Amino acid sequence: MEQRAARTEEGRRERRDAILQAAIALFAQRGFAHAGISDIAREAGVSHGTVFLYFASKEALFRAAVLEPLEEFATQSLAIMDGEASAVARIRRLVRDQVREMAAEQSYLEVVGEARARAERFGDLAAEITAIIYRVVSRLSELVTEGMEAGELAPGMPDIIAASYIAYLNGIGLVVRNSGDDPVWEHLADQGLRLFAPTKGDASHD
Amino acid sequence: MEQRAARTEEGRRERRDAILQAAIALFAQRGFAHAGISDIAREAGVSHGTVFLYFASKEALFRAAVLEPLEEFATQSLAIMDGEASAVARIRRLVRDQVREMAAEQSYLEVVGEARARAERFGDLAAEITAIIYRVVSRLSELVTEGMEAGELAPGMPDIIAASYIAYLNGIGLVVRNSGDDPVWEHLADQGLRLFAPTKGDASHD
Amino acid sequence: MEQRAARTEEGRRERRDAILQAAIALFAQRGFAHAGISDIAREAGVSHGTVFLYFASKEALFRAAVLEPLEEFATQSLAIMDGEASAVARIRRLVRDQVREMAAEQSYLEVVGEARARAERFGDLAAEITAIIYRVVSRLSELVTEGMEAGELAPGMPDIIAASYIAYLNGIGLVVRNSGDDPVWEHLADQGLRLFAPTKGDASHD
Amino acid sequence: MEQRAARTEEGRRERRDAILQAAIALFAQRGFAHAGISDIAREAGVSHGTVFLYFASKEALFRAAVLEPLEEFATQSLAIMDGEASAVARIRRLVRDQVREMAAEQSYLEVVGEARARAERFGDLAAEITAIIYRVVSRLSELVTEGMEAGELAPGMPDIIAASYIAYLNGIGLVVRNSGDDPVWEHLADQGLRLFAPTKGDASHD
DNA sequence: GATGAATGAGCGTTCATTCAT
DNA sequence: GATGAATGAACGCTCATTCAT
Repeated sequence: MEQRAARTEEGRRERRDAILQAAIALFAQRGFAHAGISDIAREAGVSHGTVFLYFASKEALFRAAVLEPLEEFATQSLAIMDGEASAVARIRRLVRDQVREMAAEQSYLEVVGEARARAERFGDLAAEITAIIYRVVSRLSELVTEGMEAGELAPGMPDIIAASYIAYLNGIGLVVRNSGDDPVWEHLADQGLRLFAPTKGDASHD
Repeated sequence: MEQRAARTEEGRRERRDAILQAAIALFAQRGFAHAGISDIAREAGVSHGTVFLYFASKEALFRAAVLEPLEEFATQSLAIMDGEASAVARIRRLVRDQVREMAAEQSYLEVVGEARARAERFGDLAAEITAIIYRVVSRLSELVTEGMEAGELAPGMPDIIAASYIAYLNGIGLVVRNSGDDPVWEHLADQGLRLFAPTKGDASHD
Repeated sequence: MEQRAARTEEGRRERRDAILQAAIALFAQRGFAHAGISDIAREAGVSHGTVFLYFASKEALFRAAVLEPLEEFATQSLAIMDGEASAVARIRRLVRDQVREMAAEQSYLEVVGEARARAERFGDLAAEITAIIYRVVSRLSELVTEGMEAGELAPGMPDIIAASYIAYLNGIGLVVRNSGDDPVWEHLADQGLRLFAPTKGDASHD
Repeated sequence: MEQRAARTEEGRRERRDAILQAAIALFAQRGFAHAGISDIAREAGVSHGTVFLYFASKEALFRAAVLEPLEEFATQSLAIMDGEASAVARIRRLVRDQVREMAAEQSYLEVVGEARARAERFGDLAAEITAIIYRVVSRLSELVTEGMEAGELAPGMPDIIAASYIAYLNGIGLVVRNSGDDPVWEHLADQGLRLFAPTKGDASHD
């Protein structure tokens, strides 16, 4: 019954985005299998037939829902790590930024989690996620090395440290569950920092 | 065509266990929705009808797959924390134990993850999981307080520390992905310990 | 592979009706449990999925298959009884009409029979049927009273007479079994009339 | 756990009977499809496996549940009709007997009804039932002829009259539904008699 | 002979996907 | 381009039947 929009290139993009956002929300809430294309369509304000005009299949939609935000997240993280401050300062910013993000976007995290976990089913997708994360971890590892060399971080194994931090980040969603506006995330960010063992104490809040 | 066994009480338990283990593996690998009862049955070496002899429904099977190991895990963790050593020594043991366990049982972790994430669908179950975990976190928080009072841990907020550790533990599965016999978990345990900020340095390996 | 039709309101009704007719035929022939949705769908010329587009569940389909014709039947019967002729003339018309109908729709009768018989399973439905029939029996009872007062019917107990007639009507299906075009039903109608004991003899065939 | 009984021939018969009675009750209550072998077994106090020691299949059990009482009923009816009283007196006794029986055994009637209705599924069985009933109807028809010749019944078509009576008998179950100890059945018997149009008025209650 | 654990065919229902409108 | 009616594969679950004990 609504047939405006999507006449222009921009209209198309808006519609595509609406579908993608609805998909992320529902995939997170109910998981891939239980999030119906019809539900997503309704949430996005289109008919379920329309979804297939924008995405070839449910799986393609899932892939887009996972990869597009992840790429943005990676880009942002890399930008922070490529900044100009001292290694430890950049790590601090990174941790704060990411922890806040994870605390806020628990649901998106779920979607990625599902994609990674079901490697058997979402084969390529899981590999692509791993590749993107690897780029971030890898850069983080360099930064840690840098920090150790500068004496800003206690000596240790950079790869392990980076990995442990990623593990921590991933678990954040589970402990902040619905805490709303509490600034718990700030304390959690401080805790995250401990994994890097900065030599000057925990004081952060730059 | 095979229908021996399970005439004895022990036979029953074995069969039930086989199904439960198969269920954990497949729920982890494919998620609740995509793990078919038939697949689970095949994996367990029984017919799909047999599964319903031991579990009333797929949901009941899922519930058992989640709760039974979790309860065992909680019991074990509480036992360690109620030990006689110093607070920090008990925390060390706990961390090593749990990290090793999580590294080994990545797939089980996935199952719990799904149950918690889809609270809308697995309502009661998610609440029960939270309750069990709460018992552990709560006790851990006390132990941390004790450690701080004894000067074995740097001062801080016990609840936050306990929560951050749980978050970390939860993410472990994602970073060890099938690494098999590597003793990476030992390094990860050391990292986990950092979240508690023990005052005497990282050396653990009791 | 066929998917025309039903774009219009009328198309919808036709399709719905085709399914309903197929359902009545098969429910009668095989009973609720053994009439598969797929069989009904095939008989109606649609895929089994389509059935669920028109009826929420097998039970809903059964309910509609029972109640819709029954309501029509009741309406028609009440119209005859509210006519202007003498009481006995109206009863005659009613009996002829209903006996003919029952002789023709034996299979529909089976469906109602099953619904009434399995009250434990089709609780509400059985009650609704009883209510509809009660409306008819009740009106018939009044009409019988009227006929007795006018001396057109031998004296007796109106309720019992009405009930006995309903019992008779219900059994019709069993004795005409597929006799096709025989005018047996006319003789059976005359027999039915005897239950009312009209004072002027059996001659009917108005 | 109970393994007594059935050691003797008599034990066998008792067990067989218990199963048969339970089967009739449940087939009537829930229909062939929904009456589970296990329910019947439980009701009869045996294990479901045992049912198959006495009846080759569910269908065989159903057949026995239908035919055995029916044969007894036919035998009894024929005995009444072969009695020594006048034709009309014998008809009166028959009607009273059968109406009382039907009012009491509504549930058994259901089972026969199902068997007859689903001729497609219970092919032979439906035919056998028809044959048994035919013997009764046929004899009744002779009796009616006899009554007419003796001037005890108004002239008419004996076959139609007999058939209409059977139809009536069959519907009885539906109108007495759970009325318990009311003597409604006596009035219904009087009504049934009207189908035969006895020349001396309705007074029955011999 | 009696039991009940095990089996697997069969069915109701959901939902991604197609395509006529 | 957008819609939603139609399709049919897939899956959870039930239950008659078998057979080792």
